[in-house]
Amino acid sequence: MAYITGSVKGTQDTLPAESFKIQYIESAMRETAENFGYREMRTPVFEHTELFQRGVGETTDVVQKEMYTFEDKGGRSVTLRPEGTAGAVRAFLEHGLFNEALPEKIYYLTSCYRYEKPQAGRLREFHQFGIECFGAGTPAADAEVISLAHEIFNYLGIKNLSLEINSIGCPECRKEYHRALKEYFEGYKEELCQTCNSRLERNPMRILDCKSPVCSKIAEGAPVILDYLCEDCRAHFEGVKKLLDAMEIEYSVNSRIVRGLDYYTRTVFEFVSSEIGAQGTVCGGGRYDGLIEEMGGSPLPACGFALGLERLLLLMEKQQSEFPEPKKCDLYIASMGENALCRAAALAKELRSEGLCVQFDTVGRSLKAQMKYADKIGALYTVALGDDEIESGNITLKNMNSKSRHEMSLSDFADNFQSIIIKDAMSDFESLGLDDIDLQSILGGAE
RNA sequence: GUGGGUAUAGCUUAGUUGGUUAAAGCGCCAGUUUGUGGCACUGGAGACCGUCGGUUCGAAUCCGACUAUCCACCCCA
Repeated sequence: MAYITGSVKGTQDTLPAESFKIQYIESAMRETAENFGYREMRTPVFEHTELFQRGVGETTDVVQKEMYTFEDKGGRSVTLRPEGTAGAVRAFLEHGLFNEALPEKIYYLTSCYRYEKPQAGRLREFHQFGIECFGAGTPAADAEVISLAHEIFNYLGIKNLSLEINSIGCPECRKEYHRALKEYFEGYKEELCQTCNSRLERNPMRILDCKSPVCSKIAEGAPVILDYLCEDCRAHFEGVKKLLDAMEIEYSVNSRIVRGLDYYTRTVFEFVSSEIGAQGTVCGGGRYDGLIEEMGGSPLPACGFALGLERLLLLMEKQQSEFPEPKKCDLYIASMGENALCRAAALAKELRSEGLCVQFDTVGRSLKAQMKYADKIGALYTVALGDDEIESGNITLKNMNSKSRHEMSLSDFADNFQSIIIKDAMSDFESLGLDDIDLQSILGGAE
């Protein structure tokens, strides 16, 4: 490691050999979201710090200890976004999108930043795909949002993901519940772990989520939020479940699901995997009916989710999912000599304009080395170009997989490469023993 | 922020109770008679053994600190 520095802690490079996987995941998300009528929104990586303080919630861990906050040269306090919703809401309000036909359905695919200690499935720079549905307050919106996530996992062929849902009610019924919870846990104050004791004051609902065997045992007997929901919240939750049933989306109600961001109301849900370590929540979301008003807009219901790309990729690799092979080199032109190189460059230019991937030597290697390179990059076809070919006007096209070679004139080749490879793919030259096939007839037949 | 594991070429690792020029496989580059890849063979480049300090005649090896990384807690996607 004599290099001046490595990457920053908690960051990751996506190398060329791997990038096609994440591209595939992203395209699955874009395509699915667009089928649901969502459109992309892009917002800046950094925002005024107070946006997140207000939006995410002053008391949350994310805001209190995980934000990348700094002062810019103009003395503004800015923060790298720790999540996507706050910025989306800001842009929604700032550009008056509430005046457009509602619901406004947007998605984003962006990097997020949290100063945390890295571990499996957790990075300081990570990427989220998220959707927000602004202006829809019925259970149908919650169910649609959930089914969109469900559809993405389906598209990607992901197995063993469990959907867990809960309702944490509106601020009204939650108040009642908090009181009951506190009362219950006060009775076990001596036995609860240290962190849970501190949670007792700050956010008693978090105790339900504690992994310590003692606490979780105690939590088993705790009051359940669902018993405290007001009439409206209860009806809403029932509505969501009914719709999920109708769409045949499997779920389990888990009254311990509590989300760590302050803005959630009513429906909350997570898609959880047990295959990628402790950070098993691949996707989390819910309803946040109070957020838009909190940020200064008129009251407007909304819901959405965020999905962690790195966690999803981790899971897919664990499950040995198939990723479509990235496009390989269609043709490699091996050249010898200056004249041939010029000819190769011109030919490559011409064929590339037809949408083909064409490469030639740019490091001055021997013919043999060029062939070796063509093999390594997985070129489908190669053609050698030297003084002989230029003089005679004839070249030999080689299929790298079948090893079959076909002679033809350079001009026919340049004009018809696409049809030649289509023809070649359709009829198996090898098995037909047609190594000396008359290419002119193929060219004619391919027109 | 708190624990625990790990740190040797681009990658995966070996390195005997401390003992000279730190080893292998893969990968990379080049050759094996001059213009055709995969196989085989030959050769080559590439490591201040994470960093700094200590013990010692002598440290990749023992000790300490730091850093990085992995895993877990907290919390979240």
